[in-house]
Amino acid sequence: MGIEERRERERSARKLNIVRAARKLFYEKEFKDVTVAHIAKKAELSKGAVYLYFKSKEEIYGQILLSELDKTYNVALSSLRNEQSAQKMLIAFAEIYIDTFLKDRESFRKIMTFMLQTDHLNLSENLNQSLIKSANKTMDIVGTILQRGVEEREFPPNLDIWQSRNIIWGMLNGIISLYLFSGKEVSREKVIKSMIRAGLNHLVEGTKTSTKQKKAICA
Amino acid sequence: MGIEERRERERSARKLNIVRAARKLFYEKEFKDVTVAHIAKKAELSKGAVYLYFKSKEEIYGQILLSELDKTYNVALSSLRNEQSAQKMLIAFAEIYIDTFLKDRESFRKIMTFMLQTDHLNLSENLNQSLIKSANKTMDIVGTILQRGVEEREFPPNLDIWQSRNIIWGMLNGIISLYLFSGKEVSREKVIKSMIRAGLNHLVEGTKTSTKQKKAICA
DNA sequence: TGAATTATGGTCAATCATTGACCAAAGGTC
DNA sequence: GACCTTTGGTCAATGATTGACCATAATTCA
Repeated sequence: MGIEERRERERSARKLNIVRAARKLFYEKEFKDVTVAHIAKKAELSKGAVYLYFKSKEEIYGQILLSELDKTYNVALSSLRNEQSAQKMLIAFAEIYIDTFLKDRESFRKIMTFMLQTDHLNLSENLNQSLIKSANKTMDIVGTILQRGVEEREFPPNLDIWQSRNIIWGMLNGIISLYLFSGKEVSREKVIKSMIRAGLNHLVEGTKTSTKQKKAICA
Repeated sequence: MGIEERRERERSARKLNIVRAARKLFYEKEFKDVTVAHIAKKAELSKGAVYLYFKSKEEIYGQILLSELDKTYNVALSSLRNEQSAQKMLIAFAEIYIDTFLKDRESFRKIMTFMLQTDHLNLSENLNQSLIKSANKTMDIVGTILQRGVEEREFPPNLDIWQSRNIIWGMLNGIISLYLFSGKEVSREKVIKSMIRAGLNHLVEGTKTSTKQKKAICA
């Protein structure tokens, strides 16, 4: 049924158009300073039409965050494609992840702000769950790399993958938070990447030394 | 008013979509074998929607012819841009005109068929007039070139421009009709162009010789 | 500090746009 | 010539959208 398909395409296009318009405004101003009337105007629709596609202002915002998170995940996935050591993969992942936010600092700000106040946004349970799930997907890439390291006997078999993943994740986002919005722009990339590279190397060496020390004690 | 502008753009886009769908079908089949239901289906609209934008099936067809004629005119206009002799301009015009239809033979067929039965199509007076006018515009390029030839003293000052224009126009279309749909495709372009070039040269020389003979008789 | 005013998220009756069943007429078949 | 099929064109019903309106929150002012 071409007519029904065309209508569906039009609905999708209209929804995407609203999201694009809203995204621009949310990136220019704070959430509370953006009005639904303004979003509607930019999308060349009425307010009623915006509410046809979205339950609330928060739903629009959440949808934007969701697509940011999904995009970040899809980009970071490429770090799994090269056959190389787990340590090198971790560094490759981190660099791709950092690049994503160097290109779009506002995206990082929004995502991190959301993480800090998931209970404040008044999103539907469904959307909230999707956001958490999407964020976790990217985090899980780190876990996948660590698991490979253990399987290739590069990391100790008793490595606590869940804990290590979270430590790496925290360090990554913590360092990016420290330097993404401050310091000299010309050296920002270098500072962040070298610091994270050093931190990852230290962490990896630490897991190996821990195993050697345990073996030494047993001898 | 963004909303009204968006609605206008959507109406234009929908109309263009109908014309595109119809054009494909009219180029595959005869006018009478194409149904409005089929056009609607190809455009992914209902029949009622098609009649929202067009008064009748003939109106759609006429609109398509109009855009073909306008396109032909715009392409042919470029022959007026080069500063050269009127004779060379005529040949340049002819070659551009021929190329248009070598690329799209069906366009030529449709336009010529229309010329042969303007009274059969049952178009609105308005659309009919637009079609005639558009066809005449292209023809008038020939007249413009001839006028320049007279002004540059390349052609005799007493040249009947209207008559000469029609002679050239008739010869052009007559020769194209003869060879566009028959003969070997590989030599088609060469045959048509060389024949028209020869015909134009003969006609031009004929206008010059006519003036010389008149002068000789007066002496 | 409370009243008045303004701004805005969200709603819904009115309006606009589209659909496809229906009809009349033309063409085809037996 | 009666009957059937096809199709151009129509329009009541339905889907999509609009923007005035309302309730509530935030802001301003005396």
